[in-house]
Amino acid sequence: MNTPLFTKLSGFFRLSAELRADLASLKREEVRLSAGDYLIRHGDRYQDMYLVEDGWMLRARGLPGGTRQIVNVPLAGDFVCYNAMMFERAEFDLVARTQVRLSRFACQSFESMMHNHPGLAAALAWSNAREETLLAERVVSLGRRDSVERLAHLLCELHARMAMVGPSSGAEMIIPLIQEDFADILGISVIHIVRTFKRLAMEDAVEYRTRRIFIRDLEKLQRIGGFESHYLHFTQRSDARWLRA
Amino acid sequence: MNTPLFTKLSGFFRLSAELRADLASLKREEVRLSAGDYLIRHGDRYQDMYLVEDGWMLRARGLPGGTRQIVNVPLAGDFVCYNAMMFERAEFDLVARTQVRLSRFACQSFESMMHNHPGLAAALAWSNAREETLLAERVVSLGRRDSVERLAHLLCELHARMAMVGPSSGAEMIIPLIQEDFADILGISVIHIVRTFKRLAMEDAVEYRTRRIFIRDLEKLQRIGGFESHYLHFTQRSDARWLRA
DNA sequence: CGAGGCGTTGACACCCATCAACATGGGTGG
DNA sequence: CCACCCATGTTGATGGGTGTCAACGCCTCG
Repeated sequence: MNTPLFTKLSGFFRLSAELRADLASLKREEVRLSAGDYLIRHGDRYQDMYLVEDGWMLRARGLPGGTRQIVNVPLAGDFVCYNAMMFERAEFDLVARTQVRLSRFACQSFESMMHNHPGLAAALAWSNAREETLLAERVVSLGRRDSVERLAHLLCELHARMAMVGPSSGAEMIIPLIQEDFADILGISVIHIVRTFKRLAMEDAVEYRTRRIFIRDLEKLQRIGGFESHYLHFTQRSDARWLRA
Repeated sequence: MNTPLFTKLSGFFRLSAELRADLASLKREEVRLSAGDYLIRHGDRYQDMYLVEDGWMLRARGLPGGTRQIVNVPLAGDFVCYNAMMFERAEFDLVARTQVRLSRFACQSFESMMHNHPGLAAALAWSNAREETLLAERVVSLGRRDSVERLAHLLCELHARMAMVGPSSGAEMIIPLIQEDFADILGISVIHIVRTFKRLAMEDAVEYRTRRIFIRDLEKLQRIGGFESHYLHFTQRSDARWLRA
C-alpha cells in the first residue's frame, strides 16, 4: 500500500518498515467527513489523533467580528490533532473542505507512543517539525510580503505539497479552495483576491478558474513569491553516523 | 538545579527525573553569545541543537529589499535548532538579542534520541508542539488583527511566557527588544510602532520606555488583543489511563 | 564633546478594506 | 426542460490604516 504519507516520507525518512507496522497495529477506524463538517472545534476537548488519507481540510480560527484566519491546510498524508497527545483542548477549528477520509488512532501519550510505536512517534515528530517550518514561512508572508507575493508564494507551496503526495496533473492544479478561503489564508479581503489573481494573470504567471488553477510560468511565480523550494525539499541529514546508534 | 526549562515544564509534564538524567548525560558544552551574534544563518548546515539557558534570541529571515521578519523569540527554557535532528539546513537566522547562555547537545537523529534519551525526546516533542501553537497564534494576529490588537496580543504572550520561566517583576517587564524588533515581529513599520504604543498608552493599558514596558491594565490589554491565556496554560491531559502503558 | 543608536513627529501616498451592486453558473425542484 | 435560487465571482467608488520620507530630539558611550 502506498499511501500519501509514505509517498511523502520516502526519500528523507527511514523506519518506514517500522512505521508501516505501527500503523497497521494501531489503526483503528476510518472516519469520513463531508465538505463543511467539523472534525473538532476551538475549545473542544481533544480525543484522538488522525491521519488524513484523502481530501482537503482547513485549520482555522473564527474571530469576534465574523472574520476568520486559516492557519494551515492539511492535505492527504498530514496528521491532524497531533496535539491531542500533549494538550487538553483544541486551539483551532478543523473543518473538511471536501469529502475527507481519515484514519483515527487511539490517542496515547507521546511517551507511550515512543515506547510502543517508535516509527510512528518519529514520523509524528518529523511531521510536526515540518509543519512548524511551514507556519514560519507563512508568518514571513503575512508580515512582509504584499498580496501578490503572498498569493504567489502560497500557490508555489500548494503546488509543491500536492506534488509530494500525488501525481502531478501538469500545469493544472485542482484546488477545492474558493476565493474566500484564499482570503482567509492570506489575511486579505475576499474582494482583493480578485484583483490579486488578475495581477498574476496579467503577468502570465497563473490563471484562476473556480476550483482550477493553471500554472502558466512556475519559475516566474516562484520569483514573484520569493519561494525557495528547498524549505519543503527537506533532505535527509547526510551524516548518518548517529542513526540507530 | 531549577533551570527555566524545568520551571516551565513542571506542572504539565512528566518524566522530569528522566529528563534531568538525560540532560546531565548529554550536556556537552556551554556556549556564550554577545548581543548581535549569530548562532546560525539561513542556509547554513545544521550542526547541533541548543537549549537557551539565559537571554533573549530572535529567529528571523532577511528578505530582498532589506526588510526582516521575526518569526519567534526564543527565551530561556526554549530549545533552538531542534530541526537539526530532522533537516539539513537552517531555514532562518538565529541571532542573540542580549548576552545569551546556551547548552549545546550533540545532534543525534530523533530515532536514536528516542531510544537513548526518551525524556529529552518527549520534552522536545512537547516544546515543538507548543511552538507550533504559538506560531499559529501569530499567524492569526498577522492575518486578521490590526496593529494595536497585534501589539497587545504580543505583549500578553511575552508577559505570560516570561512569568513561566522566571519570577514576575510585577507590572514592569524588562524587555530587551527595541521598536525595530517589535515592528519586525508584528509585520508593521518601525514608525508605526510609535503610534501603536501611543494608542495603547492613551487607553491606559501599557506604557513604553526603552527596554521597559509597564503593564497598567493587563485585563484591558488581553481584551484588546483577544488574548486567551489558556493557549499557553497548557494543562496536562487529564485522562492518564494511557500514560506509560 | 562628538557620534551613533534609538525614539518621535508631521506630511503625504498607497495598499487594501468596505460597501453596494451586478454577473455567472451549477444544482434543485417543478 | 425550464425557472429559480443560492453560492461564487466581479466591478467600481470611497475611505482608512499603514508605509514612506525627512527632519529632529534624546540618551549613551567612547
